[in-house]
Amino acid sequence: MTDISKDTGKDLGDLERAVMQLIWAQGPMTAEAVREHLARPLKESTIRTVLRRLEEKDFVTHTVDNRTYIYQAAEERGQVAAKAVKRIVDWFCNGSLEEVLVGMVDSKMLDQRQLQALSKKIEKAQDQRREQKKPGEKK
Amino acid sequence: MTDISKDTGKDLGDLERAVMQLIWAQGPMTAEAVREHLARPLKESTIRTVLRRLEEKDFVTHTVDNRTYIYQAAEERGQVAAKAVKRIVDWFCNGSLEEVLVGMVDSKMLDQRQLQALSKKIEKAQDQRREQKKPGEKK
DNA sequence: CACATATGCTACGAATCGTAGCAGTACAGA
DNA sequence: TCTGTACTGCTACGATTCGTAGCATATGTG
Repeated sequence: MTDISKDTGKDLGDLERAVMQLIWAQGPMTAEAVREHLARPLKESTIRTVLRRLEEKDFVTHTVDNRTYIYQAAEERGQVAAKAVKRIVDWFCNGSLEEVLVGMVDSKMLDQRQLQALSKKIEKAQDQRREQKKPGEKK
Repeated sequence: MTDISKDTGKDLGDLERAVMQLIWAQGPMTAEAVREHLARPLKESTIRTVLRRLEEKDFVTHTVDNRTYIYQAAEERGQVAAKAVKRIVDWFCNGSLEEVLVGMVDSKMLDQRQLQALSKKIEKAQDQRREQKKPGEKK
């Protein structure tokens, strides 16, 4: 069961998520660098285990630089979040993102003002993508 | 850690989610009814345990009808999904729903057409809420 | 060759979840 | 009143995930 999670990404624990945030924020980094930037004092081996698991889950990849692993995010933060959101939307609302957004308004997580700004930005993003798609006449 | 989850809702397992889908679809139901509607053949006690856990997690509530528990969803599906989505958005994107939506477009989970329809529906939902808010002159 | 550095492998305890057994309680009928 | 039947409450157990970490191993350097 839950084969869907195979496609849309697995869940992350708190530490795993914290590490991902770091990598997304700082860019490629070594295990040591991750450890130094984390709030909690953790052993190297702990960090390594987490990084290895993150790699197994395809959240990061690594390159080797002079015997040292350098980890980097496999996907951008927005993409990962998007996948996670899609999974939720699929599971709970049969893929109706609209239902979710309306739900957010209903439960006051999002107010009309924000929604309006959002839909405008969406359109703008849309336009950008359109230009990007057919750079035929512009510029 | 993860105190945020206290606010934004816990995760559900596959069975738990399946049961919630059922209840959302069918309305209030007894444990027996849930069992009959599920695909897998499960023991009554299994269903009961799941329902009890769902109640602990505040996903359902129950009323007693002539010695029989009747379970019903504590929140609408859209609301629950919205909370789950908000949690993701907060965790990964510092609350920027926009970043997530753009990510969905980028990773082609959502295309321009859908996005456009979505923003229109959002506006419509907005209007509906506005009427609902100030039912001053309408009707 | 020994040391320092960095990695690979293994483990363990807590929490969650699917799954279920079993005991207790209360109404219905003999 | 006694007993069966229908429900519920409590407890448990194995698998999986995750945080946390120890320990063995390999390799470049002096």
